[in-house]
Amino acid sequence: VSIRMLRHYDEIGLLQPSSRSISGYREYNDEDVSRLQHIVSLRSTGMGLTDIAVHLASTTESKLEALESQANLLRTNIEILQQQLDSVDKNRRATLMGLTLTPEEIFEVFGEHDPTQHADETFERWGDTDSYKESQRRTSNYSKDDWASIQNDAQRHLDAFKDAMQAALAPDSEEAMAAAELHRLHIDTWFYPCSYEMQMGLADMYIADERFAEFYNNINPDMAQYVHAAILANALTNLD
Amino acid sequence: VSIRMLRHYDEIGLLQPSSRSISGYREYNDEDVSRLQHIVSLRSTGMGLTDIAVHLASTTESKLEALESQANLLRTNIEILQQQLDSVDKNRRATLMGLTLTPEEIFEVFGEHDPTQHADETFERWGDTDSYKESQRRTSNYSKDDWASIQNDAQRHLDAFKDAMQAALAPDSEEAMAAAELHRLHIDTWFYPCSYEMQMGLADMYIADERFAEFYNNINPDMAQYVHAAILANALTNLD
DNA sequence: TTGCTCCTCACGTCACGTGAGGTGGC
DNA sequence: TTGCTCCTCACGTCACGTGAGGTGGC
Repeated sequence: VSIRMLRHYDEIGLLQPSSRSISGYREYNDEDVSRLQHIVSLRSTGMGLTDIAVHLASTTESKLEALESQANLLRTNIEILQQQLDSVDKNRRATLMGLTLTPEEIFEVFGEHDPTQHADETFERWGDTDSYKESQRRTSNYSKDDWASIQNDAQRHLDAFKDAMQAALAPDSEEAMAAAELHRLHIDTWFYPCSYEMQMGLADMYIADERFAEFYNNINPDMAQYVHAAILANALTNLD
Repeated sequence: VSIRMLRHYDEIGLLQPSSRSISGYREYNDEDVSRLQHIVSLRSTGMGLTDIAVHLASTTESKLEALESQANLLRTNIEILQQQLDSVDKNRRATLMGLTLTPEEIFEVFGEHDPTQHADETFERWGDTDSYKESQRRTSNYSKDDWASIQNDAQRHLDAFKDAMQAALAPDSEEAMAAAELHRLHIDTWFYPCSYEMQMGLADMYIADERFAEFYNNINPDMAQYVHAAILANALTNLD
């Protein structure tokens, strides 16, 4: 709020100070100041000065109503900025993951299950590892169709685990171990080289990290534990 | 983002489309668009176009860094708007309560214990009552000094209750009942006519509403119950 | 008395807005 | 062929910025 703005608003009659000192200085009282605040907040939305004048003249608001509409204006602006921030943040996390899809495409492919959600944390924990870098290198070239294939492929080992569980087969049954092998090949094919040792590390994380555990347990009760056991059984058999 | 803006940015060399169609149409690719987004978000902070050009030229940011600084910019703007909203909201609640103090003066007098905090709820619950209207009528004329006196006066009955409790006196002791009478006169003097019936209603609220209970219990353990009992004892004695 | 802050013109500037007249793909 | 959307000048406008020259309280 430069002094030139005040003079300009005075000139065009938008905000004329309620009084002048003997020496001609502009004197603004509380009412003037609150009108100015209203003007400034309307200006920040991009409204022109003439429109503001019309608005302030037409709407015979009480002080309380004026404050309420000001608050609503600010809330709307905050919401708009928040949406912009969400979009930029999603874009940022996608970039961090080496994804070349736009936020819209990500939504199109993954729906609500946004894979960029924990990208910051993933980068913090694994950013320095070769697996992470290799994964980023590969995924940066994947198209929308590739990601759809990946999701289809993932569904195969998830279904296999689920079928084995529902058939009441042990985690070290042939079927469960086959599902574990599908899981390993899925990672190995699409993201980074996945040895049996590496896969056992993942299995540990699936039960240690609540979010992974929840993901599996939402498919089938106790599935996280089952997947963990099946992966270990399969890995130990193959490491012999 | 009007078409004229794009032409203007092209003219001054801030954002020149990476290619033109045969017929001379401006064609913007993804990179151009993200540069435009960056420009728009910098513009919304009030930065001039030449400054933006300098910024974009000097800072040899990667795509990720650009997105990060954009996100930070948005976060800062949201915070500024949030502070403005807080200020307007406080002002609004103060107006609702009939307070003529500015947010700064409110802070000066009451410190962290902001009396406007639950003004919306209070208005919802009591806005139609005569007591509320009378209280609003009176408080709208109170100055900073008046409010300081009110706080001093409140301290008197709070101390009286606390002293009675710490002397292990019963809620129906002469001292506790005197404190209850001070409480009643405090309300009656500063806010609205407070009969014994009215005061018993308040006493009920002090134990029913957790925030009031907590307020008293933070002064002395179980003080809410004690104040409740003392007010009832005093009221029933005086109503005979 | 000496800065310092306000004042009033008044021209300059920045970021576009707005026609005026013309051209190319559906 | 008929709109429709782009194009290029180019002048207009809006919201101030920026001196130029002057005045009044500490």
